[in-house]
Amino acid sequence: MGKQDGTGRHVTPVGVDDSTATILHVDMDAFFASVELLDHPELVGKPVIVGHRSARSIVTAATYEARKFGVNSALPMSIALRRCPDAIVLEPHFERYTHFSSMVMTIFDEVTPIVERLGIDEAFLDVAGARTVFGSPMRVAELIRARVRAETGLVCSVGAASTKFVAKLASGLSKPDGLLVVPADQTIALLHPLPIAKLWGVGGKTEENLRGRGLHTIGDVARASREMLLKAVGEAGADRLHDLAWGIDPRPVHTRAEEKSVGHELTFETNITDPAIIRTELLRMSNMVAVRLRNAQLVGRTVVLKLRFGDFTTITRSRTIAEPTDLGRKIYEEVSEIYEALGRQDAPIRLVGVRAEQLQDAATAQLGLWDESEGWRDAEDVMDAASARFGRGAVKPARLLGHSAHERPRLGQRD
DNA sequence: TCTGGGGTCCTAGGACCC
DNA sequence: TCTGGGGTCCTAGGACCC
Repeated sequence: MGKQDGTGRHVTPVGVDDSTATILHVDMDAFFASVELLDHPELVGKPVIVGHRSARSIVTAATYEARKFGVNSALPMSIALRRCPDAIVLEPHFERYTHFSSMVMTIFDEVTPIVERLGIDEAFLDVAGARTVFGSPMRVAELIRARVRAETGLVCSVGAASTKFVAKLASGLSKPDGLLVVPADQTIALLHPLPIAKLWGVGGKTEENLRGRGLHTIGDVARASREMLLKAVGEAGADRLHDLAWGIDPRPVHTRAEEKSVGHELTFETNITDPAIIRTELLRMSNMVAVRLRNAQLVGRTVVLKLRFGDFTTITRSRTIAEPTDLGRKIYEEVSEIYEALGRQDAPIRLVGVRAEQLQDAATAQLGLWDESEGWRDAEDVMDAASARFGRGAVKPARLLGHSAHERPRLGQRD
């Protein structure tokens, strides 16, 4: 386990047994800000903030020099500039970040086929099978760090452990530019003294809640009664927190998660009271959602309208439709009807959003092969649907249904 | 100090069915 | 003729994560 070095971060002592630490968590350091510095080398070593300079914007990323002033991601820009008036503010360039993200993800893919992306700048890697080719987990981690630095000019930190949660924790503790290996038998000793906020899923509200019940460290959570945790965070949360506090995290590294919803939202520069502007924005977003659905060959069955009013209260209203859709016109029809039915056209609106949920594979939904409640339809129904669409006799059952169960469209594989 | 935009997961209540 | 229990679906809101 880690000892602290001169800067307070944890480092891996030489000779640690890394044989059980086969899950790596790789996290780019100050990713967006670091990419910007590649394009502005003269700013290296200065407090740099990435984000828009507008009134309601927030900090997207900050260099470590800016973080010394208490400037972190998601901080309102107005506060950030008050805390660090000399900060240099750069506009974000998401295409650049996507480009560098692909480069580092490719490096990961070349080390192991079992890579789980988490957003744009993080990934879990299962490197148990990489041993014979690349060596022990620590060797693999060092290789990745060297390659990322050499091929992109960016710096990352790596945590290695026997579970995802501890690996992610370890990468965070080792930042910046660090590597921390946590052998399975040292997990509890690392975990229990740490504050509860380090537990995955404990944010500001839950932290307050647990502290109010006298729980301050992960060890406190580990020793807490189930009844107390149940009251504090509900059934699912109680089990999860208790397990995590004992280093138990059975989630495997899985390569690809299916998208469950797609949406867009926009915060206006100033609150809007003109319903015509709201409708225009709803139409634009409906189309954006529809384009993404079509590109992914998905259709949505539930349409959600989101509004945030001037006082920051936020509501969502949803409607499930009979025919799943990928059409902007249809999505707009639904959200605008919901909007009109609300009867709050006079209220100042800060944010509008449109989302499609209950996504299904477009091809199967179109033929009606799959039904959420019925499951896969039988052959007769399938033939009826196919005949209606392609003409009688045009489609043979064997071709329509695919070759075997595992080749069925992906919705059938959900569990 | 005043809160982005992309998401996921969980809870809880009511409708409805058996 | 007064009411059980399980299961699923739908909706709304909230917490959390990157």
